[in-house]
Amino acid sequence: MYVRVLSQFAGRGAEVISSEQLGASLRLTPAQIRKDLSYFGRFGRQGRGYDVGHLASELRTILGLDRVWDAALIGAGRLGRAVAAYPGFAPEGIRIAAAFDSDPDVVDQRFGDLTVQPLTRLRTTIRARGIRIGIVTVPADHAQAVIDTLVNAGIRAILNYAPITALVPAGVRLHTIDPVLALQSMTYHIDR
Amino acid sequence: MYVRVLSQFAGRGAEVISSEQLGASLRLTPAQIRKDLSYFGRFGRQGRGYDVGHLASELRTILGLDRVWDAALIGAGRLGRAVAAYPGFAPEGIRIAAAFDSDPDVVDQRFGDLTVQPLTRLRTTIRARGIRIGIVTVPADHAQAVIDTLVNAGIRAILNYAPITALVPAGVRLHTIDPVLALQSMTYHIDR
DNA sequence: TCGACTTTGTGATACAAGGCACACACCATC
DNA sequence: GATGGTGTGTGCCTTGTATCACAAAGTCGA
Repeated sequence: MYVRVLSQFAGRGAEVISSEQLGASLRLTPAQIRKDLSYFGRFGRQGRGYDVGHLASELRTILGLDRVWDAALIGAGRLGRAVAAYPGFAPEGIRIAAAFDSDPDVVDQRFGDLTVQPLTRLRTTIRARGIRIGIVTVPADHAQAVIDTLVNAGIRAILNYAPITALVPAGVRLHTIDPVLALQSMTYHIDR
Repeated sequence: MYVRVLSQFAGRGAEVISSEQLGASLRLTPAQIRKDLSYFGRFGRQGRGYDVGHLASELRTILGLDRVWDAALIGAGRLGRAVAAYPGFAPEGIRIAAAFDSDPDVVDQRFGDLTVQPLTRLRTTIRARGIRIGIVTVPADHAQAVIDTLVNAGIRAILNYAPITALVPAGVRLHTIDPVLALQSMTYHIDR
């Protein structure tokens, strides 16, 4: 979020930004901004603020956004194709480097500039290419099994689109995208 | 999440569930489970546990999951169509009741069983139909303006797919789905 | 009917994170 | 070169939340 806001300010020609301005853009207090940044270093100049370009570049390095990350996509159905077609990944350094599906009818089909591989090839491909990110777009009833397979193959971070409370061992990161859950937890706060 | 897990257990024929079992399924401590539930009432029986069916039904009522919620979708492009085609909303009581786009070429096109309306009709339609949920699938550079329009029209909860840190006034709920941000915050924890 | 066992609901405790406030550093201007 | 103004970095305090631990309530088999 910091990097994103800094890019916006840079685009508008700003050279310096204060914790107050950053806070306003991120809905955080200035104190929170300064504390967050101070965990990683001393980037500001007192009486002036933070250099927009320098801070953005430092944060990119710290967060590992200065390289390309390969990801494996599992589930080449409707959702998988929609996710793969999303044009927002590539510019941010995320490359879908392999696609898998369990359905023999889908295997070997073209998938963007990839070919869908059978799930049996998952482990070998991931190991060989050093892939550490998995994107899960299979139906809910297969998701936990696929996630277990990914963990077993050495995947370290999983983006899960299946509407389940998936379980992963410590050391593996998991983020579940669940629009229904998001809407349902918001509706509770709307008075009926 | 609770309702989802309870449905799973009910499907397997369980009639009673303990805070320990619930905790194992949700990766929460048993104490957390009991405290969460105790905020809304006393649903358990000591020495036995919680009645699966009864608890699920109580939670559904409390959370407002026992009715259908109408939502307006703004942005009828590629992403908007993918979201609208997602088959997971309807079974959970979320109905996309109107679709809008600013592009005159897209307006009046069929959109599932809806017709795309111009953005100028947003306020009137939302007011007339009492819609309080908005789903934003427009490009990042228009998202904040669309969100402002929604808020102004009386929308109370917004599901935003645009990769921005959107700002909404207090009292309006906002949830941003941002796969890139999710992946980037996970990659930080992967040692390079 | 009894008694060992199970599991809840909740007061007390521990912990993590956010915000406040100020010393200190730096800038700009005269 | 001094001086007023601005904004950072950080110690300390407050707040919110998770966990612990146990009395009370209820279960179930003999």
